[in-house]
Amino acid sequence: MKEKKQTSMRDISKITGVSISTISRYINSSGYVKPSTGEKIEAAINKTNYVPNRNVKSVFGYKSHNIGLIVPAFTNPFFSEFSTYIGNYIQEAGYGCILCFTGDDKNTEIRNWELLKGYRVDGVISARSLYPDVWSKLGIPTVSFESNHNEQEVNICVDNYNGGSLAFNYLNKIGSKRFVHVRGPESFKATNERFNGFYDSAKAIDKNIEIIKSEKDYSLGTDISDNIKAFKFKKGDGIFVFNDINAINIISYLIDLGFRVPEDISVIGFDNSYISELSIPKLTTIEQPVKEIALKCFSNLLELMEHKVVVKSEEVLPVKLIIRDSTR
Amino acid sequence: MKEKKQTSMRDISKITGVSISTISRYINSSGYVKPSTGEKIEAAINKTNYVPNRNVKSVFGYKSHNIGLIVPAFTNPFFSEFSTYIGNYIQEAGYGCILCFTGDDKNTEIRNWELLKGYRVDGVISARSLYPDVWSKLGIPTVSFESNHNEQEVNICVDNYNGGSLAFNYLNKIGSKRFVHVRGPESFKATNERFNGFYDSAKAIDKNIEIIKSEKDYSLGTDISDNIKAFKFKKGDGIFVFNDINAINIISYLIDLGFRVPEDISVIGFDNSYISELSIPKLTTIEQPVKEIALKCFSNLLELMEHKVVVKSEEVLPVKLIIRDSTR
DNA sequence: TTGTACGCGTTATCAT
DNA sequence: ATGATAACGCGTACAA
Repeated sequence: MKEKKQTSMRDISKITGVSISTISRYINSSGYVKPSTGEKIEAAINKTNYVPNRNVKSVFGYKSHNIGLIVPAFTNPFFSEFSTYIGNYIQEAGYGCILCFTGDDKNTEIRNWELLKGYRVDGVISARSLYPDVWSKLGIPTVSFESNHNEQEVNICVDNYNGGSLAFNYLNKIGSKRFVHVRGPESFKATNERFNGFYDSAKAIDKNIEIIKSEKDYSLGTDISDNIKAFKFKKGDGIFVFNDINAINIISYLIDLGFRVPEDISVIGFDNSYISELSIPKLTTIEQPVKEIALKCFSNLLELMEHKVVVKSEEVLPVKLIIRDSTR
Repeated sequence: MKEKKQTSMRDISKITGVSISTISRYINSSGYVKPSTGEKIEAAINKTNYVPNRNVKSVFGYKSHNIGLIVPAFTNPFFSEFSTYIGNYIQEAGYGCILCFTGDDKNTEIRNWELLKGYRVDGVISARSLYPDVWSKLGIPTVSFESNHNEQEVNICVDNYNGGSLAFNYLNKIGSKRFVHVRGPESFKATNERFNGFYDSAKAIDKNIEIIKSEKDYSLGTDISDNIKAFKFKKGDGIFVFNDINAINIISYLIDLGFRVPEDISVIGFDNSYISELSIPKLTTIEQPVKEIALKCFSNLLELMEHKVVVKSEEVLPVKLIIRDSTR
C-alpha cells in the first residue's frame, strides 16, 4: 500500500545541507533566513518540484484547509450553479473543496459526513440535507441550504411560501381558469412551503387547486412521470411546477399533446436556473438568488469557522417572479 | 490557528485504558483483539463519535485516498454531467473527490495542480487542460479528457473530426443552401478537429463554408456574441455550432430575428447534453458519450494508480449523430 | 492477546 | 541566522 514517496522537507534538507527548521521558516516566511540560504533552498525546491504536504497540518490539529460540499447531484442545474459559485469561493479563499453527492439518499449522505469527518474538513456546506441531526454529533461547522431546520446550526433558505404565493397570484391575474400545482418530493423542506403559499393564496380568494405529485427532483429528457400522464390537462390551465427542469419537461409534454404554451396553457417554474432562459418559450419562473445563496452560505461558514457567533440561525432570502414567455 | 481538537486514537486509548496499537488493530481489523476489549473500544468510539483521521495516512507515504477533479466550470452542462459521473465513481470507490475549477484560465489551472499536489492526491482527472506539461513534472497519475495530447500521459477524447463530418453531411443531405460553422475558442483541442471535419467534408464535394468565431465556451442567457450579431443569416442556412448551449442560444436568437427553426434554418449542436432534449425545438446534435468518457477516465486512472501499464496513451471514443427537431 | 517503540512530514519552541 | 527537539495521529514490527 505504500506509494512512491514524494519529495519531503527532509529531502530538501539533505540536498541543501540546511536544517529542516530553516527550510520550514523559508517556506512559511516565519523567521529569518539568509538570502543566500534562501536561494539554495529555492533551487532545490524547483529541481524536485517540492510542494509542502498540506495533510500534515490537520494531523497537528491545525486547520486542514479543506471544506466539504454536499449536494444531491448536478442533474438539477440549480445545484450546478450553486456548486460553481461555492467551489469558486472555496478555491479563491485558498481552501480545497471536497465534493460529495447524496443522490437524495439518506445512507449515502451519512457516508459522506463520515468521509468528510475523516478528512477533518474545517467546515461543510450541505444542500438539501436529509439528515441534519448529524451535524451536532460530528462537531464540524456547517451551513446548510434548504435543510429541515435544526436549531443548532445555520440554515440558509429562500421564501418558498411567498414563491408559491407569487405563482398563484400571477396565474390568477392572467386569467387562468384552473390552477394546477406539480408538487415536489415529500422529503424536501421546500415542497410543503411552496405548496402552502400556492394553496393559501388560492383559498384566500375562494379558488380550488389541483395537485399532481412528483417523486423526482429532476426527470431528464422525456421521462414523464405516470402522475403527469394520468392528469387531464385543459385549455385555460395555469400550472405551477416545483422546479424549472420539470416545468420545461412538462411544457415539452404539453406541446406533444397538442397544446400551445402559453396560448392554451400557462406554466411557471421555480429556480430561475439558466435553462429557463434557454427553453423556448422562455420560462416564467420564481427566482432563487443562487449567487446570493452561495455567498451567504460561504460567508456564514467562514464566520463559523473563525468561531464567531452567527447571529441568525436561519436566514431567509427573498424570491422574485420573473416573467418570460411561458405565461400569457 | 489551532482548532478545537477532534477525538483521536489517543483519547480512545485514555478512555478505555487500552493501548493505541490495540485500538488500531481493532479499527483496521488488522490483528487479534479480545471480544470484550473490542466492545469497550466500540463503546468509546460511539460515545465520542470518533472517526480516524484519513490525512495521517498520506503523511506516512500511504495512499491519501483522494482524487483531484479539474474542470473548466459547470456553466457548460456537459461538464456538469461529466463531473456527476466522475464524482460518483470516485465516491463509490471510497475516495474523496477534490474539485477544482479552471475557468479555462491557465494560471488558475496551475494553482489547482499545486493545490492537488499539496493534498498528495493519488490521481487526477483533468478536463480540457490548458497546461498538460505540468503532469510529468508533478509525478501524479493523471488521465485527461480532451487535452492537447502529451505523449507521457493518458488522454481520452472523442472523434471530433468525424463529428464535424457527420454534421456537414447531414446538413447537406437535408438540403441546406449554405453551410455555416460557429467555431469554438482557439485554445480548445476540439475546436480545430471539429472544424476540419466539417471543412474537409465540404471541400470533398466542392462546397464552401462560412465561419463565425466564438470566444466563449458558453454564453448564458441572451448574451449573444458580436460576431454572431454581425453575421447575416439567411433562409436555407444549415448551422453547425461547436456545442449545445451555444446552439440553443443561437436558435433563440434566430427566432427573435423572425426565422423559423427548422423550417427556415437548421441547427446542429455538439455534446448531446441534457439541455438538448429540453429545448424547443429539441436539438439535433452530435453525441459525446459522457458516461463512457467518464468511465474510461476513471478506470484508466485506477489502473495508473495501481501502477499498471495503460496500453493506449490516447483513446478516441466514437461520436454519433442524434437527429431531433432543430433540423429538417 | 496486548503493549512498546519508532517513523512519517511538518511546525513551534528553545537553544546556539 | 540556524539547528535540535518535541509533538501531532496513526500504522507496523517486534517484544511480552
